[in-house]
Amino acid sequence: MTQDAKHAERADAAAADRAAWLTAELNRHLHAYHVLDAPTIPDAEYDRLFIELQELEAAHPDLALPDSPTQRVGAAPLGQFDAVTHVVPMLSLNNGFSDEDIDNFDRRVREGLDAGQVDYACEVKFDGLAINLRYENGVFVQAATRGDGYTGEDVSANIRTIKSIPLRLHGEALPDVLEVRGEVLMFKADFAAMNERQRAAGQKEFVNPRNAAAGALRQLDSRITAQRNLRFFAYGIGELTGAAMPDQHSALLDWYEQLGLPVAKQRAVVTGKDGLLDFYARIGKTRPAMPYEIDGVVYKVDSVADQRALGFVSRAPRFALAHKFPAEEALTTVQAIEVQVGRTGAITPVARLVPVFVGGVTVTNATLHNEDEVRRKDVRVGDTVIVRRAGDVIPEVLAVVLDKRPTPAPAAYVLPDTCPVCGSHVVREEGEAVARCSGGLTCAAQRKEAIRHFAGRRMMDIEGLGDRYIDSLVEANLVHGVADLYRLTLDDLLKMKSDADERDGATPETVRQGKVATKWADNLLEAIAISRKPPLERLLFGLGIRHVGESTAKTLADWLGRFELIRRAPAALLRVLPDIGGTVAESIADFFAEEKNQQAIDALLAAGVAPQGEHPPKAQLREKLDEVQLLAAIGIPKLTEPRAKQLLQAGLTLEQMALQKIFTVYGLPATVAGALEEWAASEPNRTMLMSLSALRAELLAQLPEAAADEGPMAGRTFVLTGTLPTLSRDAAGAMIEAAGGKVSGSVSKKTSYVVAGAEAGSKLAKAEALGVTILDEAALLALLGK
DNA sequence: ACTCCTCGAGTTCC
DNA sequence: CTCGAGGAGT
Repeated sequence: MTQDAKHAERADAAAADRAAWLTAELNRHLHAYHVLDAPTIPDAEYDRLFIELQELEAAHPDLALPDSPTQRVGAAPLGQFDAVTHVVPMLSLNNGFSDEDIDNFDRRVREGLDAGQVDYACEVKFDGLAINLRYENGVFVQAATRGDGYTGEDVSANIRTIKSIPLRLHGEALPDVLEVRGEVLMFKADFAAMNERQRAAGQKEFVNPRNAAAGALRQLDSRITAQRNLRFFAYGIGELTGAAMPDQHSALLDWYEQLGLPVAKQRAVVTGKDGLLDFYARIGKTRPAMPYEIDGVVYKVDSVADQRALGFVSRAPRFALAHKFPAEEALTTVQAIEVQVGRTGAITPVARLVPVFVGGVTVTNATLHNEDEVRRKDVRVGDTVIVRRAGDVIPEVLAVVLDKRPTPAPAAYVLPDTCPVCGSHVVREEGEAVARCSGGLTCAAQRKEAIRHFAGRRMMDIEGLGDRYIDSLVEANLVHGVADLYRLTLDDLLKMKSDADERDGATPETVRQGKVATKWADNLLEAIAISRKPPLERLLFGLGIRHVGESTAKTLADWLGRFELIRRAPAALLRVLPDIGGTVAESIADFFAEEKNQQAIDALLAAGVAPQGEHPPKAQLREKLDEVQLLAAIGIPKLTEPRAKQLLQAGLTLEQMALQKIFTVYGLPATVAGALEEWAASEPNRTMLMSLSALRAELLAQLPEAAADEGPMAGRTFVLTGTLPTLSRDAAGAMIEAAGGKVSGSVSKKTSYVVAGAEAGSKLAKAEALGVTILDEAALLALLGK
């Protein structure tokens, strides 16, 4: 090595040392300033060191450390945010409002743990945005929004600009992976200052700190985020590997502080219900003086082992509760009460209000839900009402201020008895809360809603087909039903758009820009063309069958596999599928039996709409096709399952039943036989029975042969009981079936395993009595090799 | 028969 | 987000 090279190497080594020292030093000051609130050096000195580091890194780009504070100034804009799947889902909390709610929470916790008194970790509930920070070996690698709890967006570049978030955790022996959960928010003072700047620059002001923080976090250009002064507080944990989980939640927060993470100071460990209420009262008093907005406090069972024991109900933990402050209320006046017509014809009264600022937004409309609700609250046009944002989102009319009712008093509100859109009668079924327009698809409002539903993101996902265009297409008589969408031409769309623009008083520019309109129409046609190949369940959901949402549509698609079969299935067959009972089954069968719907579906298929992912019926359908079950599922009066069994064992088949008129010979009591004869006297009933029998045979022929013999769990039977900590019943069942195992409802000698969660009942006791192996969720996952 | 839970439907504002 | 209704478990 030459002298020069040696010299250069020494210089590089010195530069590297200096960069490392500067990084550590600057991070120390950042932490002292932003987390501990105790500045250690003057700002000017900080800036000097910062610039030195910046210059050093500019000269030697390879020296930049992953936790260098120069990473925080923001990076060039992103095209979009990447999706991030949360390893541990980010769940929401149950809410409590009254002392009674808190009492119930504490009682349930004590009952669940079989304990006399429970210690709780209490903290404030920030009004911000939940974020997951991922650290690998102590280095910040990724930040993601909550999203729907299972999948969020990667906002790492924006989060990096938050100075109170350490890019490297403090201390030794750091976990391999640590996911810190917490809240990103904006201080009230920073919000006010920012709006001041926005105003001065003639730009849009934000309505509240939460929206401002959300806006800053969603910036594709993180250099803008860097100017917004966001803050972060840690309060929870996601994935953790390579380190032990602390025994208490309070200890976790202490650990976070040692790691250099910001944790809110207002926290305490209290005992029992009285401790919770004390904490709530104390925080309520200091709330106005806090630098940030909070909307309540959060209680968590302090012991982590107890938290695990309590587990989860659906999407919320049983061991935690958010105790919300009362929602802000405001007074305003009812200008009018109008009604809306929904997709199912539901007539919903809506109060048009004099705009009022409440709970951080301006409210102009509030739903009155239904006739009974209006009557109960006695809301009348001209009334002064108290409004609030229920659950912080949906405006609600709390009550009428009767003292302020004008004189003479306006008339009590009466729901119209004809549909305001189509004039059909409004009917209200016995025992139902909603009134409905009887016009069905002849009602323009329902047609529009049906099309809007069909085109929606979770159904056929036709991008660019918004409300405005649906209105225009229906009003221009171009589209009467969903099938018409597939017959639209470029000319149709262009004509419709120019009419619509004219009607809406569009500016001359838009009218002149024929090219823009053509592009829009091309895109829409393209989107419609793409939607010709929807997954089967999406098509089913999109049809808008009453009681068939995302989940039921999936059940139908999974079990029966082919659209043709689903269309023809009688209610009795649908009824044997999981989560489908009499009402839902009838609703589906009635929909497909309706002449108009038949035509609409045929038109869709003729237009080239072809459901994707069709497959043979699910193998497990074989058991469901048991004749006894099917016969009982028809719901013939007095024909219970044992009686059905009796009939079939006596040698009667479904086909014979359709022809048979005398049932006394099968040894049934006279009343049952009589009811049967009466039922079988009806021609439609017999026809239904014939088609049920035929379809059953067809399905059996299509079933895959003995698929259950495959997979590691083949031949083993599982029973699920209680609530598992993270998996839903269905998810666990699906995993077992995917591995070739069978899930059954009741425990017997033949049961291989019982999977028990929290609050397991008699099944667990029976399993213990029979000596069946009992698994918890972790053991199940281990067994399945997950 | 009763209770708990999930799903569907409707709604507001940015 | 909330409500009601349907479904399933006890």
